[in-house]
Amino acid sequence: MPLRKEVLKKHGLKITDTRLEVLNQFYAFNYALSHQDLEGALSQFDRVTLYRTLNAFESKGITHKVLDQHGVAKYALCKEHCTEHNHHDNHFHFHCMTCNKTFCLDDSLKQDIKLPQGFEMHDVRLNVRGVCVDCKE
Amino acid sequence: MPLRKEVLKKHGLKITDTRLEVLNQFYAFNYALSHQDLEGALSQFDRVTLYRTLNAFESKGITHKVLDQHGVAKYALCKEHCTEHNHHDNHFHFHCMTCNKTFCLDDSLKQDIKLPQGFEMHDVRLNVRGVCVDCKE
DNA sequence: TTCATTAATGCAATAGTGTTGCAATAAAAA
DNA sequence: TTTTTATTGCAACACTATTGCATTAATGAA
Repeated sequence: MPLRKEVLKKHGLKITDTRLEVLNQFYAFNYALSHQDLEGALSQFDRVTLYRTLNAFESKGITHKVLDQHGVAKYALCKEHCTEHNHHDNHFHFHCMTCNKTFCLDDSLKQDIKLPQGFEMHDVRLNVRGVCVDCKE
Repeated sequence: MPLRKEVLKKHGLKITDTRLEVLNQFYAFNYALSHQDLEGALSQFDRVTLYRTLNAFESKGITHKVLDQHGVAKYALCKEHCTEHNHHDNHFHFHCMTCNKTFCLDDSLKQDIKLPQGFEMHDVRLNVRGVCVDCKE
């Protein structure tokens, strides 16, 4: 559980109330948070500020973004040593079809992908849809 | 190149100008089409009608939907025998980071996915991002 | 072919997610 | 403490997508 201020400093962000509180949210949940999640929990901050905080965290390598099954952006803490110019979040994501939560999985891809002639791969995203343990009653 | 009217009949849809023209678009391109693509090509139809046509095609199993790298819905013809109650489009998709086109790949997943205890898998979606052959100049 | 039924269409309005511009404010450096 | 620079809040806007409803068109039966 790292000091919130240190996290911000390490990634070159100024220390502000918004950022500290948003960071707290990320440490408090084991699933990826959407803007809507944050807006609900932190109604004292403007919605635009929250969007900008999420963008700042992502571009500085504090969080990574994953689109859920409806195309909505969610963010989760990077586990590894991601920085502004080097994101490496190659793990899978799980989207619960019932509660709509998105979880990071530890698994990553071992299979080779065959592309058509001349196509160039940049990265691969694997998303599993299903029902999470809490929703499986 | 199946008869457009037969395709609609087979999937239990009434034959209308909109549907025939939209179907033509899908047969004319080798990449997935968005609502915006159709609106540009078929400006004689109302935008809501095009949305409803896309939804009808998807729910009847004529096309499948894939969200692109920005979360925007794109649709492509189902190659196999998809029906209203049985979609089986387990192939990968390729999203070009330059032209933003989405292509269906023939490849499908061979690897086992490890889920946390109690999680239940429904389906897996693998999306490759990169640069397509036309954009790689 | 015509009529009756049922579904599709067009238009207006609305919802949800996300961004931009700008003035006011706060954080960090000098 | 002052100066510099970045962040915040507000308003407005952009884009994707859906809903309600009256009108119109497609299909099946007479």
